[in-house]
Amino acid sequence: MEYNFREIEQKWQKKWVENKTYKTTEDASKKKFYVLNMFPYPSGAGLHVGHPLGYIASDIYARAKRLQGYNVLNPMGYDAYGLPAEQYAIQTGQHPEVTTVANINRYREQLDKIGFCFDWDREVRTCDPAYYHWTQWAFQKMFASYFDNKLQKAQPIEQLIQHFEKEGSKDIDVAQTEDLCFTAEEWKSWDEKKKSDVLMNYRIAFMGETMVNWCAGLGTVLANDEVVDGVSVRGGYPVEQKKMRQWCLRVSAYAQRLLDGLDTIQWSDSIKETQKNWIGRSEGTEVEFKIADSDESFTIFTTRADTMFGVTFMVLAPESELVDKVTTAEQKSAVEEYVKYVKGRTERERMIDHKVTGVFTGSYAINPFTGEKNPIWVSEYVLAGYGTGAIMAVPAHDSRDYAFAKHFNLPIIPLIEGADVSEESYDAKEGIVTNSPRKDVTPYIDFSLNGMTVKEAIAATKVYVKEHGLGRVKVNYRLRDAIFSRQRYWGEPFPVYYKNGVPTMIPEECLPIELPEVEKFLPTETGEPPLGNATVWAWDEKNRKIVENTKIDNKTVFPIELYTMPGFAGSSAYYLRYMDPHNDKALLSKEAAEYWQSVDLYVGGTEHATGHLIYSRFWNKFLFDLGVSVKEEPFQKLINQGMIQGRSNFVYRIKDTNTFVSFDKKDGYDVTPIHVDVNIVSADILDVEAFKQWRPEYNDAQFVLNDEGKYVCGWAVEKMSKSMFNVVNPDMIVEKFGADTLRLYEMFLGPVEQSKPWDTNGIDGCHRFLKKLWNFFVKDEGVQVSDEPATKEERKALHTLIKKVTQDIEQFSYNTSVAAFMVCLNEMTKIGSKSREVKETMAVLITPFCPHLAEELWQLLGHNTSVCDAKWPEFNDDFLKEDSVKMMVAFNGKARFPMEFPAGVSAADAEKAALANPQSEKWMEGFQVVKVIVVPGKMINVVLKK
RNA sequence: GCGCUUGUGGCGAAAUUGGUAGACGCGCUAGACUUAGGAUCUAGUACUUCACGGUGUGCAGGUUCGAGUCCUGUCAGGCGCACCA
Repeated sequence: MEYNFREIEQKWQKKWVENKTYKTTEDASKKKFYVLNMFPYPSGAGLHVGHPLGYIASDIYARAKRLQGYNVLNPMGYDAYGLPAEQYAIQTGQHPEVTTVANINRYREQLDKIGFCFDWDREVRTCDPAYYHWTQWAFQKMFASYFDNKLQKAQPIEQLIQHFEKEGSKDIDVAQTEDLCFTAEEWKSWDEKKKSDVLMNYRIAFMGETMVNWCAGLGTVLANDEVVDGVSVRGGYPVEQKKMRQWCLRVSAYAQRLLDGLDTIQWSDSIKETQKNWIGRSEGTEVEFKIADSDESFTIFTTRADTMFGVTFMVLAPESELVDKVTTAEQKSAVEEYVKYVKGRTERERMIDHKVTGVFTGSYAINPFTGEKNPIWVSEYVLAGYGTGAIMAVPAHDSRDYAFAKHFNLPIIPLIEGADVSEESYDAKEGIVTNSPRKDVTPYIDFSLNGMTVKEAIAATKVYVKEHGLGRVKVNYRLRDAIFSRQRYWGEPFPVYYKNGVPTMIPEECLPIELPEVEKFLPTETGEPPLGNATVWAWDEKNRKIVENTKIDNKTVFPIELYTMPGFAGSSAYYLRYMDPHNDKALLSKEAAEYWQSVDLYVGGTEHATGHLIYSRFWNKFLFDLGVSVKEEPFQKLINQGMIQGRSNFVYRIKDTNTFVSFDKKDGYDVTPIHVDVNIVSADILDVEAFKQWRPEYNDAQFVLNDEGKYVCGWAVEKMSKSMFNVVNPDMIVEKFGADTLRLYEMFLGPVEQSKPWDTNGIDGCHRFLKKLWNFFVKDEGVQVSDEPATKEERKALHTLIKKVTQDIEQFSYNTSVAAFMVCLNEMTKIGSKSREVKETMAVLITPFCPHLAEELWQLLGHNTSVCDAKWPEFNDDFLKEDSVKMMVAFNGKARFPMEFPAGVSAADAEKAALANPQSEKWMEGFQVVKVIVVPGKMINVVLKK
């Protein structure tokens, strides 16, 4: 019997569906294990061979855990909302839902061919109302919450309202957009609109007037992680800063918890570091500076409180509200002109060239330590969005201040012993402080930092600032609130209507609010978002339902929000929904949450490090505060699979001809390299006839072949993409070699976490291995098996394999597992093993990797249950013990020859025997033995001296 | 500039965590069986040397009886952050 993988794979895929082999239920008698892949966005291009890499790795893990007796949850779904479907809709008029569903079906078809153990009964789609019901619900909960800084926890907004009614904004320590001050009387005197505006300052989901990344090309705002180098990640359109009213999530409130949580989870250092950078915690001091000849003052933030005595000027961000207050009449026009200039510069321009620009405001600030008057400048190098938007400049110890001081000829005062600041600033936070204070400026101050290290000086200054009421210790974060609305159609609608300008939540019982139909997916003629095209999009408050826009009277029928939610809304809590996907009463039941807890193993790419993986951690922490999620961190262990790059092939056309020259003959010709479809190239040899058929313009192509009469192509590693013609489709590989070979080969390619180019050429080795494995089990007449127990030799090979594979699966080191299988099979074939013990064990061990083949073999061995329900073999160390032990005899660390000893030989005996060995004499000639080191089972090292 | 990470044959990569470097696969070489081979099997394959041997894990040092592995410095590639005070 031949290894007929097509038949075997089809047969078992069908059986798995019929028998619901992978259906998962909450089973309290078993320990749970939750494996999850980042769900895909179903793009129109379908899956390429790189996509399943992570799915295969996690599938292997999931299957192994199941064999080890765990109740494994391994679900799959689709991140179905997204820009490409909408862009496509705009171009073609095709409803995004239609294309999305078509893409999903194609994905499913491709996934099914690879033999995953997904429980498809639990599939979720973010665009399904039954799913986004709970996205809308979570948003409403965030709207109804504020963040208590003391408790570090979300609280119902009613509590805060009660506080306002009693004491106004006094004594609150909460996450807020700005520091508002009002009394209880003031609060009570305000109308609904004003109260609503004030509460927005505190809500976790709030509407705020903020600087947003406006992308005119896409007609929408974007989150920070959707913008790279001043252009949009999707489409690469320029992005500008614009002030707009938008829905936001107060992610920044959770900054400290997001940071602390990183210590409790098993993620790679690099991704933790990326998140730490993104959160950007910096501990510093806020110091208040009074403005000379004025009652006004302003606060600056600094991490270098030790440099208070070296301040020679102050700088405000051009966008700062202080600029107007501070500017004197004489400087007014100059400042205005400068602010105008800065506004005209795009984010991208500011990012690329760090020009030294700025203007003097005419005012001075008084250094609270020295009483010195320092000029206040305005410059674009100070950012409005970080700290207080104002800084104290210490040119001697900050390179940016230094550049500014040099440019505008401002004084530079060094504060660290031995620091030479004639050419550049001394930024390092080390050294001994001097000039603090300078006796010529402040002869009487009772405070000195001189002689301290920088670190001591920072600490001392903090104490001084606090005691003298000059400021306070402050922690700043770079992490900004997430802008949560998009001016797009294809996204979750907000369950919000506007009651006389006040954003009001549609009652929870009326959710979900379904995405309305529109004629056109573009913004309306009046510039409103696409939902403005919907004709049935108004909220009837009395009848609690959506009605036609024409009925809007702003008494009982009100307009509904036209914005939709961004892509990350639906992906931020989907892992919870898998635990209880059909629940229509809640996001998930208490029981499901208690049973499944959180994702034990999460597999996905690093590209989500600052997007999805921050948002979902935030979202989960919020739900944890509500008591919905039972674990503070959603993903306990994270594995980042590498990217599979494409290996492109090139043909070389001689310029101005239709003649193509082989790679090894191309020197001497003036050629243009042209990408050629890798699917008509095999081992870099072009299929010339297929090439002629590939495109009409190549029908009559001529070729300069090499000496062997072949056309050799050039190659390069590039991103796998359609335009490079280097996309390798998994379906084709499955068709040619089978899913089990594909699975095995993807793992064999190298460590899961490493990026590597796809190379179909190596796949033969894995395919051969499976054929050999098949032949080992099945000879012409049928399965060869004897019920005699395995021999000592067989057990040794077998248990070496069990040990290796069991370890490797925990460590995601699948490439070495495959190698171990190959070695073991060779051994067994050599022995000619027929033992049932050997064959059954090997069938179970290969199950996670090649489930179809394993099922078939299991059946051939006479079982009528699925191999998925078999038991993972127990490793027994006794079988690995040897009668004799081999040790290398080394001289001065250099190994020379092996020696065999009886097992358990003593170090002294081994040493004696080694020295007495005739072979040793040659190496010891002319030397003296200094000492002998015996490493049991490994090495006997003889240290020699002349 | 700061942070993380990776450097091992012609290629993808291993190395029990400090103990025979290059497992396993691809490729290549030779042979066998074949009408044929892009099928299968067998043997070989880091470099160098006729050989004994010598040299080899980006580079330069160090610790150690012994270093791919640990330490210091340095170079190169990849990723992240970046006028963050």
